[in-house]
Amino acid sequence: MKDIFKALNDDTRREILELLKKEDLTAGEIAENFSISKPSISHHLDILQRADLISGEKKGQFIHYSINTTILNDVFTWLLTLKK
Amino acid sequence: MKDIFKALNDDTRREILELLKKEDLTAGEIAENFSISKPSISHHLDILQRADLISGEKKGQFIHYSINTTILNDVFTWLLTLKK
DNA sequence: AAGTTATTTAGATATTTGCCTAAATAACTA
DNA sequence: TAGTTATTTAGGCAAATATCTAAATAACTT
Repeated sequence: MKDIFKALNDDTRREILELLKKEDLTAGEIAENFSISKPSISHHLDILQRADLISGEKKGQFIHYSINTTILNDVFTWLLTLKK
Repeated sequence: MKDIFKALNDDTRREILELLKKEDLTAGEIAENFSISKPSISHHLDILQRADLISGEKKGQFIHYSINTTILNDVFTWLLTLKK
């Protein structure tokens, strides 16, 4: 839960999730959408992956990333407990 | 949205929300539940309040805090868009 | 008015975070 | 095998964050 909230607490990472919602993308394609360096994007992808919000699969020299919405259920559940 | 995720990205603040879910509490009562200083708790309460996740009402020398779950709908909505 | 209690504000410090450039790794291509 | 492309890892720096103690504010009590 800690990792998920950490991952979600960043504009760039939330945007990455929105991009991956539409379609799977490679690390490079994701980076093209931002004005920050590729290593920085790589770092954000790592944080999202640690939180299990995305997963990457290596295909040749590319890594294809896709969103994993299942883990969001944990967030929903936690938030719902607050709503009593 | 930014402020909400920031507010939720901290163990202490999430615990404060869980405490306030059960009942309204004063700043001092909230602080009793943690081993960190009162000024630190006061700071966390400020962040939660800025995110509109809680609200405080002064009653004499006490400030009674209560949770505001309405704002959580924004989070739900955002998370749902990710689920397609 | 003086003292006590509840809470916040201010200022300092250590840790974490996000970004960068440079270097490393891995896979493709000629 | 040498060169190119895709991506990550490493190292460093500045800004943000969480914490603390001390001081300030506000309300109650005697």
